[in-house]
Amino acid sequence: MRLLPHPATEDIQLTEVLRALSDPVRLEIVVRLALGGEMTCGVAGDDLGVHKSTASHHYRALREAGVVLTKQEGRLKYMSLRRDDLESCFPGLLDSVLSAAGIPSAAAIRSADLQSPSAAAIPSADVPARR
Amino acid sequence: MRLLPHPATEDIQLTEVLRALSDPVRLEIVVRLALGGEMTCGVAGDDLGVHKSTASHHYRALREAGVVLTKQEGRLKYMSLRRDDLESCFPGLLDSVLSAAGIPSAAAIRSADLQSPSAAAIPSADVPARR
DNA sequence: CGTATAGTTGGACTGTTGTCAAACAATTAG
DNA sequence: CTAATTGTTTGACAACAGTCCAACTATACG
Repeated sequence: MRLLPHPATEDIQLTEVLRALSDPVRLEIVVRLALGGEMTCGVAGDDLGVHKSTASHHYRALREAGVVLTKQEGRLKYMSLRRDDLESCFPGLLDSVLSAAGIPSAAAIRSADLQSPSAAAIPSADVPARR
Repeated sequence: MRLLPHPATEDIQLTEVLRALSDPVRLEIVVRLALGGEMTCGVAGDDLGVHKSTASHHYRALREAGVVLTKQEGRLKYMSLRRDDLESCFPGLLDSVLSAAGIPSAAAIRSADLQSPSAAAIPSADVPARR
């Protein structure tokens, strides 16, 4: 399992995070990650209406802004929101964005996320079997 | 006193607000408005390190995104944050951005703002005499 | 009226962004 | 080894963004 290069928590810049979240495609990816927890790029980018290479650029933008964490496992790459890092840098920001993006209760989802696999909202978004 | 064209509250788009806030110059303007309340473009754009026409473009970007409200009075234009509109569209978002931008307590400032002129933080940022 | 003030507009320039397509790389499965 | 799968990289391209400068508009002041 390899971790891709990411900015350190203290290097995450507010304007870059806002910039990353200001694209509809990227925001949708972030919403999916918020709802479904860790998932592969393939799942996160399914049916986004853009070419897979475009989606790949968006993954990188999100990673370089410090919004998501990406780790490679075999031939799959798993993305997850850097919730705690973002919360420590910009308290409340991610939750308010997610809630503004239509997620019922960001806090509730987060706690549910930690308790059980949950995934009820998205078809194949459960934490994959890891083979 | 004339009001410039603005998007209606219900037409404010999350991604456009995030986009507007993702530029350092615009974010600085927003921070000034948050600290100083309503102020002229001249005051809001003082010492930003960009040409006045550049600042003017940023004013427009903020206005068109629904972040600020601009009204003309004589030859001056007064800008103010659309706090209530943003709060009703995206609860908590502006406050978390402002607090992430280094404003001590966004909520405290807002309430102080409503009680007294309170310009303590910025030199000439008090609500102007309106002549 | 003429001049100063406050801000906008348009052009030009440079750099960035979002997109697709095609080729590529890395891993896994047969 | 060969095929398929997963995602990245590169190139091309059009659109957009941020900036400055110069000219302009509109209001107010003398």
